[in-house]
Amino acid sequence: MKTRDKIILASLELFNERGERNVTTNHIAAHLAISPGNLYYHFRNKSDIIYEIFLEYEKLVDYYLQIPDDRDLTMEDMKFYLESVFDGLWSYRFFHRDLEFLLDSDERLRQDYREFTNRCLVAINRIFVGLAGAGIIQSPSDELRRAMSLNVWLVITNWMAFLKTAHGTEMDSSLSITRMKQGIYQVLTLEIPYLAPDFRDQVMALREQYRPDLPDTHLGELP
Amino acid sequence: MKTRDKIILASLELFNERGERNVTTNHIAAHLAISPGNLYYHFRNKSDIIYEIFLEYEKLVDYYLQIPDDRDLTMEDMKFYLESVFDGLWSYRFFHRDLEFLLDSDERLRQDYREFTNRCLVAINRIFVGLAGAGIIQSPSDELRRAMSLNVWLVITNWMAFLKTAHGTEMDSSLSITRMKQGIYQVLTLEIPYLAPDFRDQVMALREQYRPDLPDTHLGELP
DNA sequence: GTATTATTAGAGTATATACTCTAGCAGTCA
DNA sequence: TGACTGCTAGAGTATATACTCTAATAATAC
Repeated sequence: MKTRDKIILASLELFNERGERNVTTNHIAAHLAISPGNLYYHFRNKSDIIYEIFLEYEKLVDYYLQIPDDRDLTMEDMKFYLESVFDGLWSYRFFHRDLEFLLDSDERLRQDYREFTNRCLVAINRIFVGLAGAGIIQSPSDELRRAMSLNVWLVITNWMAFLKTAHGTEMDSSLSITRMKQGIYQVLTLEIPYLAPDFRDQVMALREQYRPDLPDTHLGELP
Repeated sequence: MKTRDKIILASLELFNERGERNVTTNHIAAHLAISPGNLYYHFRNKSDIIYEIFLEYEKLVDYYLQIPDDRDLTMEDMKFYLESVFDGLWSYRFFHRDLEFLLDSDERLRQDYREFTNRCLVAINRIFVGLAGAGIIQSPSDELRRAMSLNVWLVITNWMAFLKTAHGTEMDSSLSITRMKQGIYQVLTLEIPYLAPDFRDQVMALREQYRPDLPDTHLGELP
């Protein structure tokens, strides 16, 4: 593998593991057993590495979020989109953690990320349109669909942070791809009231697959 | 005002303005025209300052989120809770920005924040119970109510980050308390399907007050 | 083989950052 | 007045971090 690619890969690994803020270029070089000079031969600076990683992330999500407009969507489609999105978020989980700082430090990334967000929102909207077309959900008004899509986006992009902050120090157990996918449970919760009667049971069954297994440590003492 | 309080206040200001990561203890001291030594006389380290700020934040939110259990809730209550929560988020907006790092750096804060989150989730749950009791929303199952409350929390705590990242470089215009409160629009969107017919119009009218004024730059090209 | 280019090592640097240390000052209390 | 305590200044430090520079080595072209 080319050194350049190794740098990107190692950086992603370290960033995900320890957070971008805690990973220096020297760490990355040391981890790969190469010299700092070598690293800086391939990348002008740390931001450039991050930007390259973002491009990969973007490509991945854009690839998975191609919504067909020549046909309606199926339950399988919906499941695929949800799984893919959470897979992507998992693989590049460092990214949303320090998002604001990253965007502040790199104007190019800021622009690209903004457009990326918009494309994602459009895709979510299209998914709702496709699901409505298939009779899986009732067709909401344009305005409601937009607000709903935005809520889906907010839930998805905040799920990771919630897991990391709301659960105990037992980081190991709480941070797994399985835990991550329980975000799907939350997203499907948003859809419940809009489900068409014919599909309600199916969607609820799908949702059930992602129900958190834990004895819900939080919310112990409810009224 | 005591120096100690001045330090807390100035820190909060600077943190909100530039982000915790971009504000050093030396900056804070310089901003107050005091010496670093003076600052460190009052606080052992930077984390201690942040922790003190958190305690204030916590106190504020806990104060506003006291949910009466001897009566049902009114529309005014709901509006009050929403406004208060977003006010709090605005006043301490630096906090959620670097949350994960802050919790990683301070075990005490990690613990406290986890309990804080749980209290907030319990409060949101109680609000839903109160609203259902008043006949404003239909009473959902325990399980659904919990999942809904969590979604409300996710939307609320991610709204700021969304504003900051999804909008253009025109930070000034996009980041205002007004903008912030448009998050209420998103939260009320979550409630729509559960509204009791008698209150539907009222809640929708309230929601309308927070509708984003802008020509929705994002989501321009929808199907 | 030789010239040229791409890659790498590794020492080094400028700056920043969190924090320390000593000494002086100011208010208070006897 | 004098001692004591709390507060403050400001120089200073150890460490980290992003990044540079030069020289050497490997790969490739001719």
